[in-house]
Amino acid sequence: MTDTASWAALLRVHAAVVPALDQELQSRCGLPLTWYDVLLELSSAPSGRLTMGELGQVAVVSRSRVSRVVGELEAAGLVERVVNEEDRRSLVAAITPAGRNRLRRAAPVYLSGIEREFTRHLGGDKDVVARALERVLAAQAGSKAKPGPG
Amino acid sequence: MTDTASWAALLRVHAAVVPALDQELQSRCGLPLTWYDVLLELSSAPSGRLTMGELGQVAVVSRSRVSRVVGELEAAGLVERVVNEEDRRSLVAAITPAGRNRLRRAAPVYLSGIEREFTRHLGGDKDVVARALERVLAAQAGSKAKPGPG
DNA sequence: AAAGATTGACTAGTCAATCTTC
DNA sequence: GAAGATTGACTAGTCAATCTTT
Repeated sequence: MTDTASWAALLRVHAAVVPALDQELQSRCGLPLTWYDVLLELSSAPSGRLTMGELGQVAVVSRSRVSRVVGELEAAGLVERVVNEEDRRSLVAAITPAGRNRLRRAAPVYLSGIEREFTRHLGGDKDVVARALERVLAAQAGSKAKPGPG
Repeated sequence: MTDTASWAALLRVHAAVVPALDQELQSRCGLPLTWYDVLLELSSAPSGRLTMGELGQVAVVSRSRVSRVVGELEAAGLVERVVNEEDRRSLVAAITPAGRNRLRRAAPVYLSGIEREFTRHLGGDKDVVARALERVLAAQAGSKAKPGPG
């Protein structure tokens, strides 16, 4: 087991599984993974709304991509975008009932895809893997917030 | 720990770490991650040469992308592309001395980046994570090779 | 003048059509 | 006619310039 085996495996798993799930979601639910990502974050936010900036923080899709994706979702009637009355510089994206519906229909497809293509094969190591990867994220977040003495 | 925590964490780690390593490699060595990927596979092949198809199999970068990347590498003098005498339909890409040199200079930068951004945080779970992710890959490869009875 | 957000222009990556060899 | 590979046309994603509000 070399030093980079875990990293190489992560890259390959991502390259193999993401396109598979994306295609399945798209063909069976008419929903690309980026839409799912954004709708899920909105639906799990209290009252189903977040500013574009907040959405960029929590979603996997990058901040720079969020404007485009929300634009697409708005055109599809799954999200509404309104000015934030607390700070009129910013906009809040709010999931619509149609958006919640679409997400609800897509969820089982995505979840079972994740299980079939990924989680199932982790077996008893699932939680160890999750916690280990979350430590990587915590370190990233920390180094961004405060690039202090390394 | 939900059922999808490990998957969500993998997506986020990828989204955070890949751009960081790519930028570092590019700014310090003038080498995008895709170039590194291809050069590494060629350099570790016996005699430093693979057909384009083989390269598409082993590299992380997709088969459809390989032609473009090898074209760029050839223009930069890091790879040569010659017809395969055993089967004149196919081309073999061969890493040049300049390519090996560039890879040799980039390797420590990439390896230390992986350690700093990723492996370090896995701690004692490093090998468990590697083996778990490799099981996912093995399953993928299997289901592609023979999509038989599930 | 700084923060939030969008948009036009650019780069990376994919897909289908094509070309050559088997 | 199928396999290996490239390429033009398209889609996804990024970056810098811009606009509005604070």
